[in-house]
Amino acid sequence: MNKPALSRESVLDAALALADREGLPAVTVRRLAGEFGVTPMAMYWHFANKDELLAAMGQAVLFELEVQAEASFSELLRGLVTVLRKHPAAVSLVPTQMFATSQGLQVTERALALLAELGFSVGEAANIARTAMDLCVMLVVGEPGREIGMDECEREKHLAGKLAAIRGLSAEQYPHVLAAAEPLTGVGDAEEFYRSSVELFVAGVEARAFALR
Amino acid sequence: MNKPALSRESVLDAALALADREGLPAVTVRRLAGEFGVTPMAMYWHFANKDELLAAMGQAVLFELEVQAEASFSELLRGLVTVLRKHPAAVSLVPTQMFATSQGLQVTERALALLAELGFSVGEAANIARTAMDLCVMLVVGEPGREIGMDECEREKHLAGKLAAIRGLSAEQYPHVLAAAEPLTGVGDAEEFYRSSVELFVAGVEARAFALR
DNA sequence: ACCTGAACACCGTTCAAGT
DNA sequence: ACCTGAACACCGTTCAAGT
Repeated sequence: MNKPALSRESVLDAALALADREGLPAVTVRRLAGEFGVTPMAMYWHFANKDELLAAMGQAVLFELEVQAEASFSELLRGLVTVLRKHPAAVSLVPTQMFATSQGLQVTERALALLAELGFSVGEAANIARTAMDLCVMLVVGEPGREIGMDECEREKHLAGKLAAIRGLSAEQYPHVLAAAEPLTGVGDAEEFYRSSVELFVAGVEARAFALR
Repeated sequence: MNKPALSRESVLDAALALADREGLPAVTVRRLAGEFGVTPMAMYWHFANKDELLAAMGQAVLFELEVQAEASFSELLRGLVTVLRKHPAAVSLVPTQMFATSQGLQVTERALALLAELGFSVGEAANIARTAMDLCVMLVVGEPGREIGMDECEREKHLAGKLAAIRGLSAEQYPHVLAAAEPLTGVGDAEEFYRSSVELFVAGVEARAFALR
């Protein structure tokens, strides 16, 4: 439990780590101050207020993103997903910071360029690019069976409860839901889940582009 | 400002209305109690705690959903979107309540049935159905230019600021972003945005199903 | 069955003051 | 430049008590 010096960067690191450990609601001005052995008000030298802290956390997540100039659409999205998955609890802070960070602007730029090549209008391309990036966020935030802020044991109980609830359903009314109980409550292979979800979206984009001709 | 009697239902209505007016963070046990001219602790008779209140709000949103037995995949998603848009501020509470409500189970059941008909395995269908429903949530939550909890004037300023920020970007580095400044910051026609986003996803599902043969 | 009162341990934030 | 201290207006929640 070594305490690095208080600075914008060290606070941001601590905030992301805390979020990943105990969930975003655990990220509190007072709590962070406590971790640094410092008064809550010390934070207000480094951040105007908590909103600025949260915004900076969203930007910090995006900071690790590397956008290849020649990346394909699915490479772009997979790269984004990979970065987002490193800080699952902070991912919900990312969408608002997309245009506030050079990495976010770079993915957007590349995505728009690819969509223009495919023949989409500026407006269509903008909508698709936005939706694509929000999709990545959503996949990570909503990854089945990855509710954060609980330890392994607690999570298992929670998951077992959800499974049991579905198992108790009427087989006449919800046959498919019952048959899909496990894959609905927990994701089997996370890599496969992300890969195929991204591919599905890209397939839609390509099908739509083809229909434009 | 008439005060209906305090009850689970009336509290829920007030909570949804308050969320839509001022945003989800404004929904507070004490604030709601105040609206009913009652002590904060009175709430704890009707709800075990705030989490239960929020869960019930998510279910209440889903409550208005009507699932046609013969609905197509895109009809299903459009129906969901339509219901979600009625309470934009509470939409983020919906995903966890999908299997806790008969309406949520019905959309899921119908979606899984359609996906099975298209030839997807149980696991694939489950992933796609989940993603589809999360997509609907995400479209509403992330609708460009619809930041909630601010009045018309405030929203306009906020939007103008975002536009100005993009306009200040380097034209060499981000030509496509600059060209798409308006459609990226605000959605032109909301109906068109939702319709085409859903169609895009469905196109992906169909393209993928076709590839399975 | 339904609500109140007092109390507790938390929040974010301001403002003046210290070094 | 960077942090503290005291204070304010908020949170959710418990627990015993009232009607």
